[in-house]
Amino acid sequence: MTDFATSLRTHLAGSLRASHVGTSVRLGGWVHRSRNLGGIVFVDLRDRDGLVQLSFGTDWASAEAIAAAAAVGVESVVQVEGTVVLRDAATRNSEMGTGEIEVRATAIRVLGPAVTPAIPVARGKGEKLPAEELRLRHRYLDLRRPELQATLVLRHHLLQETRRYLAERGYLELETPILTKPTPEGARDYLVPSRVNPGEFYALPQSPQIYKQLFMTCGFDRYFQVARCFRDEDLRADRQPEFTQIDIEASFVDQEDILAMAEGLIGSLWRTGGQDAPAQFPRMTYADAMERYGCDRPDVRYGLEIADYSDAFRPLEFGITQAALARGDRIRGIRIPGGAAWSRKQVDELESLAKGAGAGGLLRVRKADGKYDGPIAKFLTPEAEQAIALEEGELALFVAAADRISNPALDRVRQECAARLGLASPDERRFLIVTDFPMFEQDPTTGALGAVHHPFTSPNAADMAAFPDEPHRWRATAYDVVLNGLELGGGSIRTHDPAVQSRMFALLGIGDTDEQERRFGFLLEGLRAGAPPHGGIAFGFDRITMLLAGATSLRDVIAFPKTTTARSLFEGAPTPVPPEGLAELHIRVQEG
RNA sequence: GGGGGCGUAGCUCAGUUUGGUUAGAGCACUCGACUGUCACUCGAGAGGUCGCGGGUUCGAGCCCCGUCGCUCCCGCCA
Repeated sequence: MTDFATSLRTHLAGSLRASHVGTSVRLGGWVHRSRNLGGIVFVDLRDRDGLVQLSFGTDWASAEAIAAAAAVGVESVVQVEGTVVLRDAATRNSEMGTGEIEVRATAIRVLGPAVTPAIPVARGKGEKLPAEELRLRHRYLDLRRPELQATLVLRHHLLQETRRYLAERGYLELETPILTKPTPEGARDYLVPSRVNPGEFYALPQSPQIYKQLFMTCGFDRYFQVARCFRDEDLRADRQPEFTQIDIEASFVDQEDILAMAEGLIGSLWRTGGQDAPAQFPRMTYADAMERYGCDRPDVRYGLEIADYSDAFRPLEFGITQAALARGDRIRGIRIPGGAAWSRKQVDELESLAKGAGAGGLLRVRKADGKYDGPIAKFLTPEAEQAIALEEGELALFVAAADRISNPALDRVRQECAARLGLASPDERRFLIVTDFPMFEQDPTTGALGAVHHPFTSPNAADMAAFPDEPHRWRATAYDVVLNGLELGGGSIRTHDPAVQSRMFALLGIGDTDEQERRFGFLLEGLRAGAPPHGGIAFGFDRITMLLAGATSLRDVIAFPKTTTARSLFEGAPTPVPPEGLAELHIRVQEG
């Protein structure tokens, strides 16, 4: 147990217990709240460990000390001397960790007087938090709240566990540059001008991807880093412009080696956060996930799986489905137990969600009182009813479209239905590993290929051999770790053959070898110099912390976060710089 | 880039529906009373550019237009 005693104090205030009764203590901390009853003054003293009640009574404290205690303002920093005493049974406070005792204070010294706080640190029961804008503006006060302190302490423990787990397994914590090379693909880069190289710019890293692969070519074999990453894209509640990844790479591995390590790491982090996790996570292929859930990171806490009803519709004289089937599309849908009771309006709301996701509409039929009912019921033959096979009280919703359309639409509808029916238990944790992502995605209009994961991912060797001229059919050796429909992290086995890597660049539209060398030469050179097979994974550390802290915003697990316009309200960044500063960097700001 | 929500005292919010005298409450703050409270209690007081700008009107916190900030979502982003 750490001893927090220093020259100025003997104990942490929040750590005092009945076992300290009789001890003379000197404490330092913040005035959380005080109660002045006239002849006796109570002060709740706060530090990182919690609260303790100080009492200033005439029987043990001087009139000066009592007056000083009565006068000190909340959030002031004080140093206090006194004795730990057991409280009378009637005055114990079971809501405080220190509630069995109090400190009979004999002296108080104000070390850091505080102006009246702009936002309250101590809140009454049921009192709401101040507006987030004010919490960010006055972050020096907001971070004093025990809830945020507990979150940052948890973040610390998760970081330490990450380091312990990986270091114990031979992973070396290696650092990579913050000033790096701009990368035109992927997210927008944050650029940093170079003073000594006029007109040239560094970029802040979107991830240390290439550097960690170079570590592998150098033989460092197992690497990890708690890496700060930067992406200049629009923000969300779960997206900050700078964020932290647990970045991992290893050599002489295949997918299973990485996934076994990832399962172990995630499990130990969840246990650190006070929650259990299974030793192994179920696997699901990307194709299976898309077919059954319409989504590459399905929430498998509930069913409502998508099924293919094309065969049931094929014989029907029903224009919409006939047209879809004639185009080669499918009729896919989900069945919702209890959904037959939903009103027309409620189902219309589902349809508008589906339309928002790109579908033309939802075909609906339900079974109530033993009969099929709804707009398309009259087209259903007895054979079709038998094929669809609804149970009493079920509602079925279909999308007649290409999978590219029906997947996102049915995913959205499925999630909303689960929310309505309360199917996703907040206490349940269903980890999942999704494998066999496609290597490329094809732009529906131009037909151009883009990397689903990133250009350094190794294609599935069997697919390359089987369809050498059909790269859009290749799967990648890429995988994601998913929890309850949220992506925790993802990775891949990389291409370590420079010729294959060069071909991948060409397939992605960078066919010119000079351009390849200019943009990715430092990777290709490393691969040509003798590279081992390697692969890795990266986890979103902020999101993991958010989940384990029970927070709903990344801003609550980052000490000094940015707003949705990428501003820091506390320190006030970004900010204009004087013309001299710009001139030195050879930069001119354009108006408008 | 687009759409929604919010903006009234230091903080949390009423008041805006249907424009009308001097804009209210709780907490915090200041002063006073109180010897066992723990959201102490009680009394008194101070505290307002109703985000900002413009417009309509005899009159605007309230209606209209614009704008700024925060936030949620789409696009974007692995």
